Amino acid sequence: MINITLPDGAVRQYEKGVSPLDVAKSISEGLAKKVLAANINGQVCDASRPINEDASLKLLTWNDADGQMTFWHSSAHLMAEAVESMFPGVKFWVGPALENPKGFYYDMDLGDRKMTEEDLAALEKRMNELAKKNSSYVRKEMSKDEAVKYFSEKGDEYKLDLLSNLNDGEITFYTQGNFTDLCRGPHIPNTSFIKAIKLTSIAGAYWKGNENNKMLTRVYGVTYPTQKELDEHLAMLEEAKKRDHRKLGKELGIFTMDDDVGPGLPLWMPNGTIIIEELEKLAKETELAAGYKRVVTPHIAKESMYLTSGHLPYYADSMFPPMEMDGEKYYLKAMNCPHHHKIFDAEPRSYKDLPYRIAEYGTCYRYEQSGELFGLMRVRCLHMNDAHIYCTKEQFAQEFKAVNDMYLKYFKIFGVEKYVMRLSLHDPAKLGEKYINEPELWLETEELVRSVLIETGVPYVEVKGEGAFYGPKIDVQIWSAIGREFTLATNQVDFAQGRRFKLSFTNQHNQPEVPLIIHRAPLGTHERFIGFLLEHYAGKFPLWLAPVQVKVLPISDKFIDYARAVSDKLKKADIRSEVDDRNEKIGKKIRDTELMRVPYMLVVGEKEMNENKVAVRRQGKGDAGVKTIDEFLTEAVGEIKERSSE
RNA sequence: GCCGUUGUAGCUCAGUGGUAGAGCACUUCCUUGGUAAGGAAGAGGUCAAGGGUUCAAUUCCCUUUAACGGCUCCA
Repeated sequence: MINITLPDGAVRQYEKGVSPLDVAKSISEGLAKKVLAANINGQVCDASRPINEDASLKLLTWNDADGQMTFWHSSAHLMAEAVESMFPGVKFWVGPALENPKGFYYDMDLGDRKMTEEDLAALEKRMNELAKKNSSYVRKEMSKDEAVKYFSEKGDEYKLDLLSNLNDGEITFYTQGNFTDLCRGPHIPNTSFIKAIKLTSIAGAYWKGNENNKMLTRVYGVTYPTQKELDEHLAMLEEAKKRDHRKLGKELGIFTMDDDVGPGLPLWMPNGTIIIEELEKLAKETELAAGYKRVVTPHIAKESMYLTSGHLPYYADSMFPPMEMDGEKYYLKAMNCPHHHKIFDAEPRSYKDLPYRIAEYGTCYRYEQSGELFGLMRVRCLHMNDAHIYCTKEQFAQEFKAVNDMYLKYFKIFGVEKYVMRLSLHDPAKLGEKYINEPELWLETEELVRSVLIETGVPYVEVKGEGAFYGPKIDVQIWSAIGREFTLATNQVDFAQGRRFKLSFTNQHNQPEVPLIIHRAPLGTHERFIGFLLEHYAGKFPLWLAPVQVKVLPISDKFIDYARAVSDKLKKADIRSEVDDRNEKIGKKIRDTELMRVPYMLVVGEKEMNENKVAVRRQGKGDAGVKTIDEFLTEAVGEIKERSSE
């Protein structure tokens, strides 16, 4: 007999070789019907896997993330079976489950054949038929020789490639119905669990994610144990589309794109410009308080500067091509750093001048590949909340920490709760290629940054091969309300450019010394940050950011003059106010103003005019009662000043 | 850049081998209405651009371009 410990701490005794499914049955038949997989001693396995010694066991159902992942991975195999029946001879690469977006995909090589969107419907139908066959997922171990022989005969170079990284004892096959695949598992007991299927899209994907490799066909899908859950999932995706910053940006008059201007070059409309200006105001206040000085630099510079900085060899492809003038090549700047370094270098510096912090909302141009452009999130003209801090090694930790604190302050203002700081390190294998060839300096600065992160106690992860070419960086990963993850901001250490630009300050011993440089951009770029805010707030900007803060809605023409008087009074207090003087009924005016996400509506008619009052309505919350103009004004001014998020 | 899809009025979208339609928005008129759509009339389109097939192309074919879903890349 062996002891099985369940998550609640209960210990039950079973015969050796008992499976998690047996354990479930011994608890209740109902539970057994829901078990998708099991977690044995921390390892996710098939529910049919025999347990031969004392173990802790958690039965995994649809309510467990691991249960869902197993379900989706098994769905990928089901899809592969359907694909193989419709495209005989297809070769498969890998088919993992996905957490975000939910579901799974399978990469495959269809040879000369092509799969189209129409095939997806047929595939879904086939999958449904196959699922109903109630085929078990059967695990089989195989020796490496045997497996290599099997796939050599099949001529499957993809599976042979996978096998080359595996050893005897690690090789298992899974079969369900007519489909067999090399797979680590685990899988759900059988296909009948899969009741609702949606193949969402078809796309190309480079083999092993390398653009020099062949492009495989990738099919994405998602499955659920019930149709209801699938429908809910699809409805949620529809909801997410409504929050898409591209849709909201158009509806709210934030930005526009134009074919004649060019791809990736957003035009900021008046409403978007107000948000830009409010953000800059916030940045300027914050940076002034933190001891930064502001500078302004040109949008172009000569080639020689980018040779000095070392950017050209690394960046040339993502810079707009140079323009020639008087025998000189000029580039549009893709980053502000070199210009700022020149400002540092313009005057002799003493250690007494450090840290020297200069900031600018710098306009940069990057020739992003056409396929990478994405709304405001990836553009070719961007306005960066940039600053550079020149400091001594001794000052570094404190400066770096101060920058981190600034991030946290901003997150609080904007209500960003989900974020991770990603410590991006160099990849020793790519020194001299993607990274400046200074192995010791890399390790030294990486350790400096790591220790600051540990000291501040912010959540962070380390990732190799994501550093800037001149030093390690912290990328701030955030998630928009619709689950889109992206790098919002970056905070980088630079040990290379100081020397390249021959920057120096005179230290206490009257010796020249090269400063360390911190690059930072807590608010990222206007483009990406406003794109994020649109989705984050679903267009319902807090009062201080709202393009139109107050709309005064006269009940009829007779009250337009009063409405204008109210609006003028608000404007004098720097409140962005407008009057809806259209010949429309109040219901229509309210509806339109609600849809434009104007935070406050002031309804004025006979009663209000006679009493010098306004009937306040808060966007999304309805009637907020009648107030005197001054009462409302005081409250609104306070809310704006606080940058309150409500 | 690569794979795939799409491009019709300001917006959302129908439609057709014989030079186009709806709803909303817009303009004018009627209406002066109290918390999410009052009524009528009108105006608005080189059907993304270029080329080809055809008596005839917005429709079929090719190229280009842009957007979208991914891959790669990135703030």
